[in-house]
Amino acid sequence: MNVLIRLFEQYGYISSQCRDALEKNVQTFHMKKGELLLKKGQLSGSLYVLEKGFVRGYYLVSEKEIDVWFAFEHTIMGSTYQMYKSRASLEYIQCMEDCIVHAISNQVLLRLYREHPELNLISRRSTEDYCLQLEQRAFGLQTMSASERYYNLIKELGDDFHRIPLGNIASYLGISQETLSRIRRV
Amino acid sequence: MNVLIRLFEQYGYISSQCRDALEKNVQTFHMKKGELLLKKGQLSGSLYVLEKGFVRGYYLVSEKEIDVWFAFEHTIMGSTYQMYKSRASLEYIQCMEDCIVHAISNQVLLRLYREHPELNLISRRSTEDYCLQLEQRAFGLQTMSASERYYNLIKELGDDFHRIPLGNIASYLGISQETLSRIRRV
DNA sequence: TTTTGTTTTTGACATAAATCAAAAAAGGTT
DNA sequence: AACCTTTTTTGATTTATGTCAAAAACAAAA
Repeated sequence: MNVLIRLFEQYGYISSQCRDALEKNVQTFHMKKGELLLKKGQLSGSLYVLEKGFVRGYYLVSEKEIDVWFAFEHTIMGSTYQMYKSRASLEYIQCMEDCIVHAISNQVLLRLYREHPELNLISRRSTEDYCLQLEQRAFGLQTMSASERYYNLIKELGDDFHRIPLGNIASYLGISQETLSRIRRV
Repeated sequence: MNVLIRLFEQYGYISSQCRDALEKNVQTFHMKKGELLLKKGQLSGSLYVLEKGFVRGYYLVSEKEIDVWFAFEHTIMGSTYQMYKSRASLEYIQCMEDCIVHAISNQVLLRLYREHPELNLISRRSTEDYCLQLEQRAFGLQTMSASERYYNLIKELGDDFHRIPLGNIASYLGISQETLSRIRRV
């Protein structure tokens, strides 16, 4: 069965009609490392589920890339602003390894919310989880030193941590690459 | 009509049965400045809507209070972890002015989600909005200097900004009160 | 008005982290 | 192996911010 549906089901019951509708509308992509899943300014986007590989979400601010999240296999992800507001995306999503991605276009998803109200419950819960993650991230940035944030991220990500290039970790932690290198030296 | 229901309706249609159910279960509290709406460790909580006054959410970490959000009148708020996970609250919520608060207990709300599925849509959207706010907050903490964050907050809150004591602003921005004072001197 | 307690500011100094420039190390490619 | 590119580290220096102690300003209460 599709990874996307399996992940959705962790959040709540899905009727067989709803599952059919989802299955019919899921598209699967094979992407190469480095390719972009979504660009800033793009109007149409999707909700994605990663089956293989890992991706990052980042902003481009005056020539500089700012990494704001990473997602590994078996994760639901997307460009929140684009999805929630049906507006041009503010962020880029890039494959950091060769990836297999399942996607449901936003337009379709909005229709499915209407046709299958149970999806609202699933989406509510998954959004709630994301909120809790974001609160933790903000709290870390608000209260922890650079090295505390570094060790905290290691603990949070476990083995996946080592798949992320150091430059991207520094960006995500909001510190310079040099500082990160010095933290690691100890 | 109840402020809570009016705010909910901004996010989606509410049937009259659902409205009745909400109205029957809303409790209204009058609280004095300084009183706690919710304490860390408290198992039962509510989703709150502020009609008057303003409150803060904060954590207590090794004797120190860390402010993580402020809410002003006509805002939906609560202790996310407590609400989303039905667990003991991790945070405190305190009235910073005399307040009028409308509340729906969490237990009841979970029942209402089942009995009135349309509430899931409303809650999904309101949670989505909160996510976008959180992302902005995290981004600010990740990329901006202390003074940039300060001026950013002023812009974000407008007049309400001046209702917040400086100590709480410093805490929320993740800087020392002395640094805040020096930023303001200029 | 005086007293008391709290909030805010100031000054001196210590520490954390950024920046700039360059070297070293690691990975691919021919 | 030799070459090129990218990533990571190192050293020197600057800048931003924290800490500690005290003074000043403000607000509430007697």
